[in-house]
Amino acid sequence: MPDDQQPDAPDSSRPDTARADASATASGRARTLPGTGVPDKPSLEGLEERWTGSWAQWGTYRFDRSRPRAEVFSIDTPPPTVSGSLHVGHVFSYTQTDALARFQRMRGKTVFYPIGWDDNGLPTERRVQHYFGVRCDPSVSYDPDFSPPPEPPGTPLAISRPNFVELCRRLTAEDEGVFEQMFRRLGLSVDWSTRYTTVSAGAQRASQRAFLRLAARGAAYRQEAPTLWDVDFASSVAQAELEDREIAGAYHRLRFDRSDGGAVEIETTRPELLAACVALVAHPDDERYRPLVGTTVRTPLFGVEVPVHAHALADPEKGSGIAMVCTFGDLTDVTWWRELKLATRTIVGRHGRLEPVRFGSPGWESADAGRAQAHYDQLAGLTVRQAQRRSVELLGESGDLVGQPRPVTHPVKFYEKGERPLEIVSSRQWYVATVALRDRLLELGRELDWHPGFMRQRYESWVDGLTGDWNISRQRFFGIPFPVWYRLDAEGRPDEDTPLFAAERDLPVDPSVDVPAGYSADQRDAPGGFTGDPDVMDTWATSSLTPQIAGGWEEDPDLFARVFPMDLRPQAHEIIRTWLFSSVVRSELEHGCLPWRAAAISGWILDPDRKKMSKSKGNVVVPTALLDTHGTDAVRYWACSARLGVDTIFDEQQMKIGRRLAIKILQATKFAVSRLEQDEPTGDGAGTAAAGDDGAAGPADHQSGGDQSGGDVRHPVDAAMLARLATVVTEATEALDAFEHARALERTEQFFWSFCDDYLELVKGRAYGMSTGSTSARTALERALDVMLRLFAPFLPFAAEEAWSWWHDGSVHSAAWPSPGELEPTMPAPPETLDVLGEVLREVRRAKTVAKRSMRWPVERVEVRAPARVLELVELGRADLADATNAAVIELRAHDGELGVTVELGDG
RNA sequence: GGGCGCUUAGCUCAGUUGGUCAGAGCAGCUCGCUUACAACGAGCAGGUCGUCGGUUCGAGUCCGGCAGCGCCCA
Repeated sequence: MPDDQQPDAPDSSRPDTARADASATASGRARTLPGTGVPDKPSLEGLEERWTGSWAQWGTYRFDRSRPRAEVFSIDTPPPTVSGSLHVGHVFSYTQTDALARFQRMRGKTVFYPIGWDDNGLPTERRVQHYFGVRCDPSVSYDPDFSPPPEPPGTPLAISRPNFVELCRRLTAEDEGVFEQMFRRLGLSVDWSTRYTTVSAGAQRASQRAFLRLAARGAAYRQEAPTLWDVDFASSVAQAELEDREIAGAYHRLRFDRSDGGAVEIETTRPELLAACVALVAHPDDERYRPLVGTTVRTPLFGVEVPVHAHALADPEKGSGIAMVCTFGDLTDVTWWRELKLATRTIVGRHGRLEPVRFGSPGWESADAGRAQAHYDQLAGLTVRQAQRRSVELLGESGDLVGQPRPVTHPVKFYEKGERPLEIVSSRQWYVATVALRDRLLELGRELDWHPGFMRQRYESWVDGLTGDWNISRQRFFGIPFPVWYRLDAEGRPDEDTPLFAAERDLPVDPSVDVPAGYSADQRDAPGGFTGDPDVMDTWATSSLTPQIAGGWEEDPDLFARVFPMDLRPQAHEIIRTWLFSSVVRSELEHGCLPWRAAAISGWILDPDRKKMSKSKGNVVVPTALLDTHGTDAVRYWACSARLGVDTIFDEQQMKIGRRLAIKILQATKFAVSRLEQDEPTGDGAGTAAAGDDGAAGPADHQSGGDQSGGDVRHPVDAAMLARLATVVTEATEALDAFEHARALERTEQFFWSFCDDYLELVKGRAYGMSTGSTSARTALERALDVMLRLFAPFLPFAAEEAWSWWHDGSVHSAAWPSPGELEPTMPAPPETLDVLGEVLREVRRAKTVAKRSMRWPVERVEVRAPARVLELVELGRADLADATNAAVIELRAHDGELGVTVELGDG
């Protein structure tokens, strides 16, 4: 976002925590081997600082907006909720995405990889309240000189909405700094010059513009309706924000009088809502109650006449089989109320207390209004809980409570961030039409390329289960306001039905500050004047537009055309019903298409008890300590080892393995590159044994891919190794194309270890020497490492970059992704050669280990028995084998059967 | 209640279209300072692939039932 743009400078302010090596040069580089760029003692310490700085300086990850759409890979990065806890789950999923981004970049795409911060919404408000000890009171007027108390006071300080929003912005700015530092340290290759926040002016314009367009088409509308309501937050919440929790309650059996003089008993867990009862319902097939349907009964305590209806949703098995419908006890009540066109008698207010009502007035008719009022007056003003207790007492006294309450545990709807069961109140909210889109949304869900594929089920079951349109209004303070005002009539009553909308060119607007066209500021809240819409948008109403916000929708059409629809939406699975779903809705409504081609759904990090890590559970692992202990590459290795969509148990052991791998990469490269130097033209005649060996295998720039295929590889063992590596390149490429980063890493790693354990040991002797075979070995080593570093680069960017820098200019992350073509052998060499040689090598090692000898211990004689076809392969590496095992004689004996090896150790 | 996923060595996990697929790493045990690597390396041992049944010449691999765990939805 232009308005958030910041200079992208290398972070030089951070103290260098790298080892204080007395020999370190001014640039922070350690002492190197003579005549080479290879450090004497390669180390992971300090790599993060060094390379993070260089990448920023070089602009390695900058998006090139001059490239056409076909050469762009665009990512709809999840903006983390900055006021939430920063934990190892972030590291996990963001690293997986980064690996894909780096792969695409190396494949030649320019990667649009923006970063955003979600500072909208309740989490921020809540954190500000706790952090500063304040609460927002819209009736307080703005204090320009306000500063928060140094210590949070015991009772929260009421402050104005603008002051509150200022504090929100101040705190989120701090939080964003913490996230940015961590993400940079993690080596995320995001383009730090394209960052946005969900409360920025750009995001506000996008949200308000999108809203205005929906409203103009009627796809967004305002309606008075029963609304899920959190009494503590005093705000409505959406279906997507619900969760069921099992809580303890009790069935209360209540007696209703029938008009024929008899009685009917119902069971309810919410006797406090009796005054809000508007009907009874039984299942149409339920013989017990069929005679009652169509008649009326009279409520206990209040003597209100209510009808008895039949409805399929009534469960004959539940309680007495006939239910009391209240406005509103739960979502089923809403359904009954709507479908059976029942009366409305709401009693629960927005703060969760029973509101006063007047029995005998219209809508509250009673057979005995005085008695009803006397009862109700004992409930009015009480909380729902208190009212329940009192109601039970009253029902007991009147004799309408049958038996004792029967304890049950039942699922109750909660706001996912809330602490008390939701109430349903009638209120006026803005809605986005989603239900009418259901079929199209399902179609889009099938169009999207899901990784893993089964995650689509979550989307489908959510879309299938939509019960109503999407409520996007929230009665909160820190969020994006609706660009809407209402006219006030002569009595000061708002005209809710014909809102005044802002013009797109004026966005963003804040209706509590800005004035609608044709009005002046002094008409605010005055009769005949106007009033601003007091609500803000649901956080998802903004987050659902991240592709549009980051892509410069309507503000930078050139950019937008190059990045939208995006290539990838990475995200976690629990927000499929919110973020993914709402993004699809918005894109469909605005653009008529999916917002991205593919979705990569990451799993969760579980603690050792297989519980999801979350702040509330107190089992969160903070990533900074992990990065300190193991290093970034090690932590990234752990993250990249897990497949998409798979919940993974947090395991620090994996990081140790990753660290070992990173060190090994440095060590192996050090060996290869320092051998390489022997081929440098030094004028000592070293190259005489290798005619035409003029050092062409020296520093080479692979920006345009390998162009030196097989130049000096003339030894079959070397050629076989490169042939095997070519298949690894193919596999890794296919895996990454299919978003299978873990497989790509695993294949590469597996090859690398066998390369180190077997190949390196086999050719070590040759690599040290000065012969044609030596040049071949050194060339093959160089070429293999050159390819492997590029294969590792997406996963272990720091170690790969460090090792790469020893004999390349430029970043490995700008280098071309390897292709099997650049490893095309110049001579035929069966790839199985290495497997066979490795097998023999292991047999000799085993013999030495069993004899408790060192690996250098001399061997008198090795006898290899195998079919002739296999022996041919052994023959290819016979000299290397002798060298690596320190064997005097290697005999090959043809033999039909398994490979057999006999080892006779020397005397030492 | 409907759906999805998982169940492979003590632990964490690989095992693409059924045919050396019974694997890796860690932990354990035994060795070894070898000029890339001792914050390392080499080697050993470890599982009737949850369970029952089916398809097949052949099943961790496909199908069905069951059990346990986790999640999504109602």
